[in-house]
Amino acid sequence: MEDIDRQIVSLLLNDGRMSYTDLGKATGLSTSAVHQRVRRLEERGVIRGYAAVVDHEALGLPLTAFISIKPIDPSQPDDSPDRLSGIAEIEACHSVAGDENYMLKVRVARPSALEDLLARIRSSANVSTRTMIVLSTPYENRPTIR
Amino acid sequence: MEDIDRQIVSLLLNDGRMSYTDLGKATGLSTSAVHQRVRRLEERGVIRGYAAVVDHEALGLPLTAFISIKPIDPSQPDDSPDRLSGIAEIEACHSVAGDENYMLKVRVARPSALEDLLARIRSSANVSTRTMIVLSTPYENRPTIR
DNA sequence: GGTGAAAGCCAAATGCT
DNA sequence: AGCATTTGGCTTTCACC
Repeated sequence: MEDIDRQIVSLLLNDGRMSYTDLGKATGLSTSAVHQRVRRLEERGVIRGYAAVVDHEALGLPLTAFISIKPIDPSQPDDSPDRLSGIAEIEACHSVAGDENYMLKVRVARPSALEDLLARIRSSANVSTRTMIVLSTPYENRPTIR
Repeated sequence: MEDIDRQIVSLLLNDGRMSYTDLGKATGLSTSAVHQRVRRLEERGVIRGYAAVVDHEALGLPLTAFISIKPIDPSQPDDSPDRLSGIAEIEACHSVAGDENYMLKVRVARPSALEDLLARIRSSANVSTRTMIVLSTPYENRPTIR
């Protein structure tokens, strides 16, 4: 991928609503050239979409936690992601190498909601859980591009 | 926060570039009413901004890992987030409860870049590290709103 | 791939309810 | 708080390079 595409992606990571006009000014291209490049980046799947960045505390979900899970019966086929995908509190599910199989990131309103969530996770995926409660978040979703 | 604000936030989580006109159609409000609400949500910090959602593989950073860290000398003041904030590979830093102090999420190009990154993290923050390498990501950044 | 112009559409501000 | 209106800017397309 070209350097100018990286620049466009970087700018859109910082401001997903930046106009093509401003992207053009920042990159030294014409509005239509930038537009075309962004469209291609979207078509190729480099840019998957755009999302608002929200304050989860303000939305009533102040409690974040990481939950790593491990099947209780490792001989069974592991379809945990499918089994857990219906649980709205789970923001992310990563398959990981190591002692545990998956790392989940969840957001809930209260400790009691976390307790309830853990019970649902354990029963629907037949897994044991290990939970790390997030106390504060110095930074998150920083644009990782170089 | 009102229900209609939640609806707006939810729509913008799924498409951060949605126009005020379309937000108005979706919520049953006029364009200007939606615009006003979005502006207030931004002012109150409920909406922190907007960002492109990118495919990190396509950007040349296919390797994701979670690194939990613990100070080697717990008697020293713990300013790990500050010390690590200059490291571009670190996408997120969460202070967590439990055996370790912080949970980092990092993205790199290659295993050797992870090795290099771990060395930099250990030396700049004087911490021990525990790394969970992400094998695949069934889902990530799902809109956590209800 | 890039440019520039033309069209329609949208954002942003204002004033009214 | 919401709506209608307006102006200026932006998006989008297209013909051309």
